Amino acid sequence: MTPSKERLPVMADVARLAGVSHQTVSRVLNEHPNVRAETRTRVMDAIDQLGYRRNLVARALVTRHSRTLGVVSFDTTLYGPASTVYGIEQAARAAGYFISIVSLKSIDRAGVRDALGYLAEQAVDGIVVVAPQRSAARALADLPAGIPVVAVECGEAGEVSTVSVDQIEGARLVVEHLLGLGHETVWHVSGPSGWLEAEGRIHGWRAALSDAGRKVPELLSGDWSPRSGYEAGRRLAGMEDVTAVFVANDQMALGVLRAFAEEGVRVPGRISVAGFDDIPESEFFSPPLTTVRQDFAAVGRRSIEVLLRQIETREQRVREAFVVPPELVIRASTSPA
Amino acid sequence: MTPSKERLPVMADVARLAGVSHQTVSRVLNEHPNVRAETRTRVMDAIDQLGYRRNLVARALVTRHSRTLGVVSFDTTLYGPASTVYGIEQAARAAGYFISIVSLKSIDRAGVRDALGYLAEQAVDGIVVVAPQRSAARALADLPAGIPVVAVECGEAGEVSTVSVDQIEGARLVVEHLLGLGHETVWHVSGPSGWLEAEGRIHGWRAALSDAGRKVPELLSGDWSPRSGYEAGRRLAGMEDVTAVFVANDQMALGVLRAFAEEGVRVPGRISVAGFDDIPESEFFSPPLTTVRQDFAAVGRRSIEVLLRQIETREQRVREAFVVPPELVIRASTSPA
DNA sequence: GCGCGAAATGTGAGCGTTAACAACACGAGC
DNA sequence: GCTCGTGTTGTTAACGCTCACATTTCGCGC
Repeated sequence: MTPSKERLPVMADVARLAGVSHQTVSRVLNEHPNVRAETRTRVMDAIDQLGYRRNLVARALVTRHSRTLGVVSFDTTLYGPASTVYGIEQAARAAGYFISIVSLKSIDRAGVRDALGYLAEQAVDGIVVVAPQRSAARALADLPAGIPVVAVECGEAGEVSTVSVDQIEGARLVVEHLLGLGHETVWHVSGPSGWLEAEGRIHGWRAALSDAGRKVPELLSGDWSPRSGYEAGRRLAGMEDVTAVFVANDQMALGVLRAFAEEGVRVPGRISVAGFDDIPESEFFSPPLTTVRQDFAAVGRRSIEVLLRQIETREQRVREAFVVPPELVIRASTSPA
Repeated sequence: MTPSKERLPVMADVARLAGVSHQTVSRVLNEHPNVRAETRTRVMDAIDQLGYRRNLVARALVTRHSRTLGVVSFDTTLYGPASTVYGIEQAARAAGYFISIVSLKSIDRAGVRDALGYLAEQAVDGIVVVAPQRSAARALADLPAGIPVVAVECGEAGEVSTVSVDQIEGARLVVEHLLGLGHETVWHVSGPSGWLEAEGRIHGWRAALSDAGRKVPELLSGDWSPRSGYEAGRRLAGMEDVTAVFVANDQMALGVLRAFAEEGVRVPGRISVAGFDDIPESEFFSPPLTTVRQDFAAVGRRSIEVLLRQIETREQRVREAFVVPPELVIRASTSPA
């Protein structure tokens, strides 16, 4: 269409072709009401003819809004972060915002600070930090000035608004389900220390057991990976009195199931197993896994909602704390004691 | 540090405080060699003192480079796309570029065109399209002018450079492995039609069987989901002469395994099963899954490499086609006939 | 026909940065 | 002393857009 050698057409080119001023072109593009219908179509025709696209960079410079939000995340290969980021992206785009992503390999204070710094230079209108680690939460201490921030899955993150799934409640649901089935107590394979989600689930597990007056067994812990679940499973298989295990995520639960299968431990016959996350695979594990579903789309929507409110009202650093409720999904891996 | 009420400091503020011109500040920031050491430190001090951050929007306007790359992707919740995007993001950041993501719910021509349009307005320096569907590949016909594009997993995508994993070769590896174990032929549960990866794998499967002079059994097909694999598995379990199945991805393979378990079909005793993708879970399926590993990080690196070369040489629309080799991972789900 | 308010359009400035060029200081070489 | 080149710094003009305001056009009542 346009000869690709020359520079791209700008508003002035459109204006010239349509026989109007650049300002009128701007008005057409921004759907300003006071433009004659005939003028509008003339401008639109010129735009089509030239293949003109407006330059949002120039616009951002003058309006001081880039309509871009920054997202800082950690390993978006994992199901949880990936789903959360996806939810955020969908919600942002629905609201007319772009997403600029920085995903960190490891979450240390310096990494988060740098990421926030980059995004600040990019002049994003706001930032969502998805960083479920304690170290990241701490890194939110030194925020770039003047940019609204919302933290997702960040627990008690200092001075910023937060949105998160109620981990404690999720864990409690699982434990109560298992106790309700008549199990004496429930063992737990937790996530790695330093992760707020891991800690929340441990906390909920402990609380639910204590509330029911049951003894709290020794804690096993993994690193979210199936392998670490497998290792925990080997240990649990060797123990006499284990009848129910709550595993902190579905991937580790898979490892536990694998270990039990190898050791000839029937699930749920001898040991009931429950997970957390409800990844798409869980329903087809052997046996299908009882687990806790987190509504990542809702988390994404809420974060954007909170962030946009902060941006639009220009009230920075309002501390809101949204909690999204989890949901227990009961399948075949849990049964009466 | 900075009073958050007033507007953020700009270069001129730094210049005034340091007693130099704004241009000198710019030179310091851009590491221009001809600046006296003492001047440099004075400027740096002023920058620290004011908490100044440069505004990349203004810079992009004048340099006409935003150092931002656009990524168009489809459902980044799936392991494949998520890993690819992650690889792209890492590679881009290592090269000093930002990533602006648009992830589409469904890939139709209009969706892709709009996404490309948005990114063009954003003035990204280049675009990576991760869109393994035929419809998306076709949508690449109407590209915005003047922006280098590279297509990932897009098969024969018209006029743009492509980077992809060799699906045909991957399928061939699996089939040859199974034939090598003495199986008479290999059944296939494919991905949904319209997906280039699905088609590549079907093609490789057919070719490998034909080359070996074996009969090509009826094709079963699914939609990548564990459930569709489960349904295919039910059908396969009822057939007499099936001894080996190549499933087009690991998630569906999980469904197949589940169906076989329910039907009492021993794996690999009666039927050998192989997948594709090597998701982190596969190693812990029951039994651990033989599958094909795709090096997504390499795909990401290569795409960025190709794209940056196009950007830097300003040669648009050079057709390079990079193919990343897949790797067979043999586990316990396949055994001699 | 005239005046007036509202609608439609145009004009100029400025957003914060870099590029291009001008200007200046300084020491070497004649 | 003067020229010249080199290194360092300053000045001015873009980049492509929107904002605030100025100006023109139009419809309508008297």
